[in-house]
Amino acid sequence: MAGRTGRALRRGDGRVQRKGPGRVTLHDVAAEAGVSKSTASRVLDERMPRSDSDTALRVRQAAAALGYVRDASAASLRRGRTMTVGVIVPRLTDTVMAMLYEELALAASRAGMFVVVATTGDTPQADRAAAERLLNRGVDGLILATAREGDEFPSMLEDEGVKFVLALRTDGESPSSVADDRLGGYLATRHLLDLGHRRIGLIAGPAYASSARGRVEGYRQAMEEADTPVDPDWVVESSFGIESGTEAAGRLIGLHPRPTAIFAVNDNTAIGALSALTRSGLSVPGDMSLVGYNDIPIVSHLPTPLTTVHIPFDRIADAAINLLGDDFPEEDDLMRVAMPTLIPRRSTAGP
Amino acid sequence: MAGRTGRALRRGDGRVQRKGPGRVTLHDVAAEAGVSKSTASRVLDERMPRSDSDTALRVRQAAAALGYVRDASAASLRRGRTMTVGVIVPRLTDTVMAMLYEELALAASRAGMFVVVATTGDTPQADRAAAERLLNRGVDGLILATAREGDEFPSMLEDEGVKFVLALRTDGESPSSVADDRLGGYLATRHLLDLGHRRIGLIAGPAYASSARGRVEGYRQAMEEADTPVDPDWVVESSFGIESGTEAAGRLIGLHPRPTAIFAVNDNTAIGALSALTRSGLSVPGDMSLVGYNDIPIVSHLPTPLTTVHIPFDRIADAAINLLGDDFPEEDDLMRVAMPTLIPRRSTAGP
DNA sequence: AACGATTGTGGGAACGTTCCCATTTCAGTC
DNA sequence: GACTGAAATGGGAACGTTCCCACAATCGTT
Repeated sequence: MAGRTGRALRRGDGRVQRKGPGRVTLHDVAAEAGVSKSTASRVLDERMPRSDSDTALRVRQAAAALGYVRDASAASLRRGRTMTVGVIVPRLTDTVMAMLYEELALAASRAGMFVVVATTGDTPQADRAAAERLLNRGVDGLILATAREGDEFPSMLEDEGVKFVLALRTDGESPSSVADDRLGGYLATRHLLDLGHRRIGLIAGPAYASSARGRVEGYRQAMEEADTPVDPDWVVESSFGIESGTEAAGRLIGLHPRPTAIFAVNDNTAIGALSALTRSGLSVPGDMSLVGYNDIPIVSHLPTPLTTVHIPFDRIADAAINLLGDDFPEEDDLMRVAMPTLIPRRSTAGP
Repeated sequence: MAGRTGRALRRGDGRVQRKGPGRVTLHDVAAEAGVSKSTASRVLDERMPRSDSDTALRVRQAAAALGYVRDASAASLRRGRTMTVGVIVPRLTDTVMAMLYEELALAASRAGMFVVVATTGDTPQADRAAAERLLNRGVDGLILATAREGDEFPSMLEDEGVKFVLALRTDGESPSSVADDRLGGYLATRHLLDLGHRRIGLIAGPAYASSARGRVEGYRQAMEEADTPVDPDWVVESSFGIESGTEAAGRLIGLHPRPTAIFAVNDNTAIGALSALTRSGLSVPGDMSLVGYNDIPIVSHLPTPLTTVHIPFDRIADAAINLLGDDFPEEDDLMRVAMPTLIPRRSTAGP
């Protein structure tokens, strides 16, 4: 049997064609190992417990010798699943989303899966089109970081029988992997309160995102605990973008009396706020303390490193992938919540 | 024939199964339209010129009515190509790479393709593993933004018969889509010279990247044209990271006489430099002018908006996709070069 | 009217895998 | 050594497409 050293067309340098007629197929491996393709297929099936029988060894060795790699399309066609997960995020140029995506890629890889991403530009209905593209491409499930309050898209997916998990933002019903935004908001606000601040402005983010709403709740809770009534003017709605932070901070700066600290819904708006403050001639933390959220890499390298709330994106990613893989989740266990941590830096001090 | 309205198991609400036994297949469409599956396949083949014949119309209508979507795995298996392109970037949390990727996704979509991304963390040999993963996944070609001077990986790919294009960075030999870094470096430096600066520091980036080297050349060319000898101390090597910019700027600040302006190889290092400057109590542009490179969104929103060089990532992405799709490129036309533009903002002024 | 050239059609064999099912092999027991 | 049940094996039919080929229909030309 050893005489028939693979009919695969090996190139002069010993390398093997990846595509086309010379491709090494399971059939070649089986022939080389002297077994049927059924057996070869079974041995090479990564989902089975790994056997160390004589045949298994021979097959694996033959596969390695010939440089066999399974044809993903053929396997997917037969299996009915692609082992691929689609990820939908507003935009990758938002570092938070890039971080989430990189961790999702890692987590998926650990679970023997693969992720592909599509962006929506945060346009309200664009997630439909993105999901469509991904689904047509054959993904087994979806991870959405684009959930909006009151949006019926998740239930539409549910109806269509599409497996999906919400990440970072939740609708309170669908399977979700999020961070404890309420706690994060609480920690940030509590930190400012502990430093002695009482007039604390809030750049609140958009109401459509549960993440933003949670942080606002945490803020209110901390303020209430400290018996500090919240002046409605202190809470300014915004988007997640830098400019929006600048604008919101401008609003807060104009108040009389002016707040002595600002908690921004994310690092982007905090950076925007920083611009507004600097342009108004206010120093951080001298004239105004500032807390961000997410701990994106840049904020620790700013002239004044930013106090912020760190989010364990790796945990969130792991949980999201697991939730997606879980075929029969417990009805009461489809919400995974990761814990945020406050990272004090130079942008906060006493008033 | 019209009586046989699809054996596809339609759900009560009129929706159609995406997977499993109830799936609408080409066979169903053919039956519904009263033609053979060969004909249906031809009509629905997006690569053919679109016909408006009677049958074509009937087939398309049947497909729409049944909610048919082609099974990507089956098509890929038979066609031998997946219409998918793999993109390899150092990291997506680098906004430059995120921008490139988003534009690549757009350009690919325009060409009827799909992109998937893998990251290397800029680890020297990690691109091998990333390429392997992508290739095993069945991508038709690769776009690499990780090229390193003197690396033999491109020629290895060439040997293996893998189609690929380098983006942003080139090795001078392989098909590449880049921006004119020399020109960009020239424009930035010339801008500073025109403002009256003579002692111009350079945060040079890593020598392994052609992009960085090109910008350095542009710098030297501009300086030479202005009859301004370059003090070797003015040129500080760095990485592309923020911290590295801080460190390099620290070096430049310590010089006697101190440069009056700094040109940083990218916006990240410019932001790092900004930190160093601010911490040293130097104002921008009062005490020191600063120019970045790439025009990532954040730099226009900094307290002092950064003068930078804008790169048309959309053009670069288009060219990369086209280059990859071009099966028989002219030997002398495998290098596409996009033009950068200087964007003057507040971070530069006379010395 | 006859001819070749062009266009459109359907049958059926691939593509490379997985998985059902029938068969063989093997270890263990009486 | 015959008998059982479990475990391992191979044959072959899928999976849903595309594409080759043979044939039919249509066209324009002489």
